Amino acid sequence: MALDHAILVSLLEKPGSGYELARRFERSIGYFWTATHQQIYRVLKRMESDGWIDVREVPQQARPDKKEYSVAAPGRAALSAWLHEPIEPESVRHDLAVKIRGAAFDDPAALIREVERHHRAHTDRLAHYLAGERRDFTGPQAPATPDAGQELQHVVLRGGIAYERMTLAWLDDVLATLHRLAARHPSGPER
Amino acid sequence: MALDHAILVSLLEKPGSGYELARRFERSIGYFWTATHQQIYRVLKRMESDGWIDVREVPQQARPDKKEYSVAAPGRAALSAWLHEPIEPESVRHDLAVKIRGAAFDDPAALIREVERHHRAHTDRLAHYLAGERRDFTGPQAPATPDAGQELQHVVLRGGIAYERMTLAWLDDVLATLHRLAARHPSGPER
DNA sequence: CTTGTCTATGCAACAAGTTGCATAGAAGGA
DNA sequence: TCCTTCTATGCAACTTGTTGCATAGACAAG
Repeated sequence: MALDHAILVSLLEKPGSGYELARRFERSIGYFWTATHQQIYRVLKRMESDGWIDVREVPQQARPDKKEYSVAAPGRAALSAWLHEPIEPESVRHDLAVKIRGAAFDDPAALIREVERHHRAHTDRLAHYLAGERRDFTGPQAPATPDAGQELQHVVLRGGIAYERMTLAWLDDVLATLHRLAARHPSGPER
Repeated sequence: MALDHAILVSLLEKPGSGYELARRFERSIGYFWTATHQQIYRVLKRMESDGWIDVREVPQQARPDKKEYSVAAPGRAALSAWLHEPIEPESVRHDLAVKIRGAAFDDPAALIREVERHHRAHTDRLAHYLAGERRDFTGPQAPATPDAGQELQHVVLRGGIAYERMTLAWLDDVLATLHRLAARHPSGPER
């Protein structure tokens, strides 16, 4: 279960509250791991009762108080143990591919708008990643000599960028295929 | 829940038993959706009791009898309804990326073997996909004028191939980064 | 002045996925 | 002969992930 470990890594990079973690998962961490705030609060609670993380109540004015979590020694040990054990290469779950193969039994042309929508979403993500890369790694504000942590964050971000570019190229391929099929059978399903 | 729909698509492409479906999920369908046999049997049972699929007992000699499932009209209608409603762009869960960012708090060099292992696994997958592509789409045995179903299966397979190639290139990038960091700090963690 | 958004945390119920185990006959190798 | 593998189906327990809802003060827009 890697959500625990993703949270530990994020807290090591910078301590924070459940709410802040949820926002990181929407942004920077979101390009390799997703989690909702309910999941995060539940895991934080469990890790706290297991002594993996420490809590500090932080009173705030003009907004609710928060609990700031940071990694304790046992949490760090657990993360280290996980880092040293092998994991399975990730398995994919791609709904859109199911839809594309399913379109053979429906109307391929009806999928065009859906694929275009995904294309736009991935274009936006790519732009977001590239902006983050310029801000943190390649722009004028970036550190001249990045440390190991920054190098590793950058290589993960490059992975996200490569993924989005690959996906956009593939979606172009999918759209071309769907247009070809729509031209072949002007309307209606195949079989 | 797209496992239902993935199974329906597979059964429309060719009726089969739970066991056969499990094998398809290990092979061709596996590059965009994974499922274990337990999951598949459970879903088949539910879809049968909902009238989405029909069963036919097939006696066999020299091996256990099997239940062959095929899609019934309500199942086809359910699939069609799903095909026409929009879905969210997929969310990623990449354990290896968590490990890479976590390596900043451990020993980056210790990750090299793990990344190499993943590289080999993805090389194997790519070879497997390419063999499938030659066999079904680009080789001498391939149909001269593929129908819509084959065109769509091919474009999904091209997506799998593109994904593996992208991943291999990224893993090379990761390895180069880890070697650079290992050379910088000959041994031990960063912080 | 009401509605909506942002910060902040959390419960409860449900759906989906994982892991371990069980059965059982046939075929093939040590 | 025993052990393993392949075909074939399934239960039970457990862990994860999702969805809906609840609370609550501050602030901004209409």
